[in-house]
Amino acid sequence: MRSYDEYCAVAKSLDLVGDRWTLLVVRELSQRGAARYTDIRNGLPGVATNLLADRLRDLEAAGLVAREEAPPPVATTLFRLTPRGEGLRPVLDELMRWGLPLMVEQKPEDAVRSHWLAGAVEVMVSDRDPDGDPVTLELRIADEPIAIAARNGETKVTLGPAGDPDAALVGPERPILGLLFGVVDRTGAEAMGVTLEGDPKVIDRFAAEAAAAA
Amino acid sequence: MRSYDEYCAVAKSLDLVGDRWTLLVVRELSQRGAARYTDIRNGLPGVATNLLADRLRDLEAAGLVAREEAPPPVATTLFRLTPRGEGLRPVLDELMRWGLPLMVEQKPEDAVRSHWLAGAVEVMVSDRDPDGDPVTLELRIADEPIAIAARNGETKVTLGPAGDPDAALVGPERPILGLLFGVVDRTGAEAMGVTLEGDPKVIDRFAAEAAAAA
DNA sequence: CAGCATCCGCTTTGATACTG
DNA sequence: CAGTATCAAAGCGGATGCTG
Repeated sequence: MRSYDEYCAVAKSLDLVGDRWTLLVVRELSQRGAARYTDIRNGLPGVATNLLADRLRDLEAAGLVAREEAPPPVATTLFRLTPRGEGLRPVLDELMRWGLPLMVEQKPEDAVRSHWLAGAVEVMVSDRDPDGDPVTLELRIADEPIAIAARNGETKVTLGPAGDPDAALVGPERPILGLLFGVVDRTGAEAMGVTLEGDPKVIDRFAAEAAAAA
Repeated sequence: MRSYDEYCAVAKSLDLVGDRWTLLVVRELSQRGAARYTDIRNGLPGVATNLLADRLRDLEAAGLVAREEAPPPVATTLFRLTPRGEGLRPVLDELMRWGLPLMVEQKPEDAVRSHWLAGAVEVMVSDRDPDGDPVTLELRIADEPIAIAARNGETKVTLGPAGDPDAALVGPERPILGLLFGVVDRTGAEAMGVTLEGDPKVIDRFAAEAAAAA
């Protein structure tokens, strides 16, 4: 991208990460840690393969991404954020927070990946009963389940199946997120195809009070 | 901009503000409040006028900017962020924080505006002596002076001349920022063309301890 | 198969000129 | 002042081909 040629911190940031796809590449690496080219590509449906190669080169030149040759058994190139690249996490978090209300709209052509949703869940849910027993909720959603655990007022969101969850939500992602974020109640979510397995009270442990989603 | 077509909060945010120039338009409105087309343009040197018109239209359509017809004596169109647009402030702040280390480099072709620098100063300085008497420092810099006031541990950064400042820094912006941000000391800044008027102790009141600027 | 590079048509951007 | 009009150049998207 052509530089803005402004002596301004925001403009200089955008000189480095303002290109199309660039911040999404950072999002992928931030979520995945070390990742292969092909995995990154899978997390960015629609990206032209030459563009991804370009962006990775640019990010490497800017010192935000490092490439390492993994020895066998991996035997391939791994891409990883440098500490400076990790520093973009707060930017991504704020962008995500700001964009959450936009997720009430889901276009038919929107691709879905569980690891994208995990970030949204992470910033939105909290343990509403810190004194309660530890519980685990599994979301069976998109391409991979998401496990949400509450324990002593702390929540932990992880990709992959939860071992022996207390409850599970199965169905389309939009009403499941809507239920967790408090924009729809349980009967409403069920009407939209969500099935609850296990203990219904677990939902209330996580569900936020109605967030003002535009 | 073409949509990323991802059901992801970050991608949906970028669908709205990821276009070239868009976030800088928001930066201008965030800093200035209501502004005329010409003023915005002046804060975005190098923007093509048709692009600015496009961006303002897009932002209006997205509900982030409102346009109001001001009655005489202004008698012109004013652009202003909506509350939803103001919500991008944390995103801009984090981008600015992340970009601050990049300002150790200033290209000869970089344009400079005081209101860009004011934001950087605002996130960087703090009152290091909350029990001290109120003091005011003026930066005579770029196109407009910047006033920094400390009082009871609070700092306030405003555009425009300070009334009767206790000290003033005059000279090129890079070493002045470097001095305030702690990447260069006073003799170093003076060697780079900075002149100090008034009480030298005022500088220490604001100057951060050496920030780890890359 | 993973990790690109090349080619080509299309869209977006930049620079300048012009207008109500 | 607040834009629109025009056009060349750059960037992007999609397909395909190459290389270890």
